[in-house]
Amino acid sequence: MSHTQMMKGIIDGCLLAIIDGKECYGYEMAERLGEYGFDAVSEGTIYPLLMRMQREGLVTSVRRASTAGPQRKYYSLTKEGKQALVEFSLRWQQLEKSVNAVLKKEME
Amino acid sequence: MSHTQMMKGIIDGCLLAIIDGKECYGYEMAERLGEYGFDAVSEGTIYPLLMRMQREGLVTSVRRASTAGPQRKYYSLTKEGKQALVEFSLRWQQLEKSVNAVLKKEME
DNA sequence: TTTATATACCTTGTAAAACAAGATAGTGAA
DNA sequence: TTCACTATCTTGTTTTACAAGGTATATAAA
Repeated sequence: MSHTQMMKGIIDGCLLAIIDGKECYGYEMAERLGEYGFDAVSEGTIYPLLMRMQREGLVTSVRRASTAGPQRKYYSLTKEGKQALVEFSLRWQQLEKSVNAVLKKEME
Repeated sequence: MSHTQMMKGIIDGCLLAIIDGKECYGYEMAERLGEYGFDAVSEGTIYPLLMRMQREGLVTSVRRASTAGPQRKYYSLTKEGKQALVEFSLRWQQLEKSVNAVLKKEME
């Protein structure tokens, strides 16, 4: 029952949500997740995930120069990505409901 | 982004909660999870999980006869199991808060 | 110049978990 | 005897998060 197991299938949906708000690059997404209260999410998690989602057609990317370091790879949602975000949100709400029902009913 | 990935690290905590309420056997736990709104959880998931938790000292088990089939293996929480349940509950609340923050902030 | 720091991306290998699919067995009813 | 329900367990597969490392750019201090 480690912390990282509970993140599986969650991080990708959260990244979609972050990208949906405004185009974003990987390094920044890691920081944003931290601000939202997640434990530091490794770049070894984020980059492969973004590449997978691009392969699946959920996001597109553009490289742009930065004033403070190497080029950034900005991601945006495709129509399929937006749809995937909606589905993630629904699945999350369902999970939330079920887990809270178990915890509430069974813990006293 | 499959459904099953999102269950990782969640099911074990829910089983602890179910066992905490009242001693219970694997086959019944699968049904109970269904009642709480989870998609059918495979027995190939539950039994190895219970064995692992017993190996880790979170639960103990007793075999008892059933009037309607083969013997049942009833599980109860140990002190460590109760502690693990509390920790799971806290981790879940933290995750819930973070994910909802991302979805709320980023989805319009 | 050299060094350090922050930025930014990517790769490899590992561990953990859920599940499909099947095996095994007891019970009771048609 | 055949079927359905109950009940446990095993094997092999797939997916995922991460640790640990590598590469490279920009800025500023030493």
